Amino acid sequence: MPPTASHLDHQSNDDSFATLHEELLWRGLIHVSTDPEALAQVLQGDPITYYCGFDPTAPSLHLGNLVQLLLMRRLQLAGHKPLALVGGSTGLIGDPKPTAERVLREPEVIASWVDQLGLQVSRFLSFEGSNAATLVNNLDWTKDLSAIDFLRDIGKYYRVGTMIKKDAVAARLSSDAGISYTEFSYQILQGMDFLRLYENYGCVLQTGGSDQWGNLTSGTDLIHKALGVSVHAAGTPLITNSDGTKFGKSEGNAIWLDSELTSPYAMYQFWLNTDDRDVIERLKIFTFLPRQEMESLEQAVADQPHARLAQKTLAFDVTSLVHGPQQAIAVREASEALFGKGSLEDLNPDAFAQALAELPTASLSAQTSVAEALVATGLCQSLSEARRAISQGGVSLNNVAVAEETQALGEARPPHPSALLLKRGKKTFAALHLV
RNA sequence: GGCGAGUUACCCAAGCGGCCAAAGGGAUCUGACUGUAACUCAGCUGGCUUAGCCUUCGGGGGUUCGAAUCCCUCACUCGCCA
Repeated sequence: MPPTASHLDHQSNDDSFATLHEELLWRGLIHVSTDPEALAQVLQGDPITYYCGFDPTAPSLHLGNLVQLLLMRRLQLAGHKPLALVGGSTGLIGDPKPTAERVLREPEVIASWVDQLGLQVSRFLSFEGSNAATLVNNLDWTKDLSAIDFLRDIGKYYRVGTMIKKDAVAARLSSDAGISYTEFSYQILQGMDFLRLYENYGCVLQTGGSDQWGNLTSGTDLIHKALGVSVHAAGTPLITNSDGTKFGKSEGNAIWLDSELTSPYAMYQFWLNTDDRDVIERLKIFTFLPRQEMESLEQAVADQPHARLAQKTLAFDVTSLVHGPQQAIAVREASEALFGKGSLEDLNPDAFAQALAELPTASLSAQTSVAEALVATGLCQSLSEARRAISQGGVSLNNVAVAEETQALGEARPPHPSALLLKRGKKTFAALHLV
């Protein structure tokens, strides 16, 4: 992971907006809020403390979480104080997914994920200055709580009628999957988090995805009932792709912030392939570019769509944000080398080697068949799939189409002493080293 | 607690004793076109030592020459009644 402090320094909100709230609306970061006018006023006033939670459902955060992190960062840049919560307890329960009950993970696994998410979250917020971020874990105020105390002190504020009307619960109740009492209770736990953070830190705002709206309002409602105080909640919009596919997935896999799970190269490619129709919206949410620059990029998309200036800017900026500028430069150059028009022989050997270094790699003998190499590099799941890909004409070695699935790697002449470029389709690559 | 319905490949969904590795649709993937696009068209999509063989239709057991299909049982889901 690259150092954080330096790239946080370059971030700022756009002072061409009269208020932060206005900028957030323009960027499309606020889809719903408890009381828009009151929220705008609070954000404009003295620094407040706000929070956003991240549940450990995986060993890494993904792009959906990045939206939340960036909203948090923008609020922090405006002087407000962030509480980044990792869900050590809520992660043990699991919030209701619309389709199916979650599989419970071992507590030790959750605990290790909590640690990892905490590290990731920390990279996007500043932990210095008067409004330094604080990392909190909801397990701290739930692990010693007894079921009886929970039911008496918190449960009494919750009406079942209200609880079953929440979208997440209602969807599950009307589905084949049904819902367990465990997941049904999730909203109470999250509501309690907000209450504790209000009591202990004076936290008056919770942000999150609008799919979490029911859970966000669970907290504001609880605080209102228990203490008679009005606090705020704001939900970011669900990000959708114009072509109808799910945002944040590539070939069905989530784009993770951890470079072990999603390589910087894969992340750069993901953003580079953003649809023209979506790219400006993405820039607004995922970059700190000012409005003026955004407008000129919008013009560039309209005038010269094939140049994809907006996509390139987006890909570089977000990769840089997540993996650091050096990585971003490296993967940008690799991308340009691999997708360049010229033949591989014309490529600068250093540039070629650099590019290959960004790709999935396998070291194989010269006798290995191309089909086996496809499997070894992960380009294909099975030999059958590899053979299919070859017979469909979708595989090439050093940009020469492979006709025979049994062809050995040694038959290709490498432009570089010991490395080969294996392609599946037009844009899925791997590097092969002959041993 | 009682009764009824259901559990099929990535998703939805047919099939109800052999012609089923399993219709159809969606989605992914590949090819043509292109901007590493979109749209459109075409093809592929369980695995393997690939003219063949192996494993799959919630789990286990059984009937049968033969089961996704019939029987028993367990698990889970939904609905109605209490």
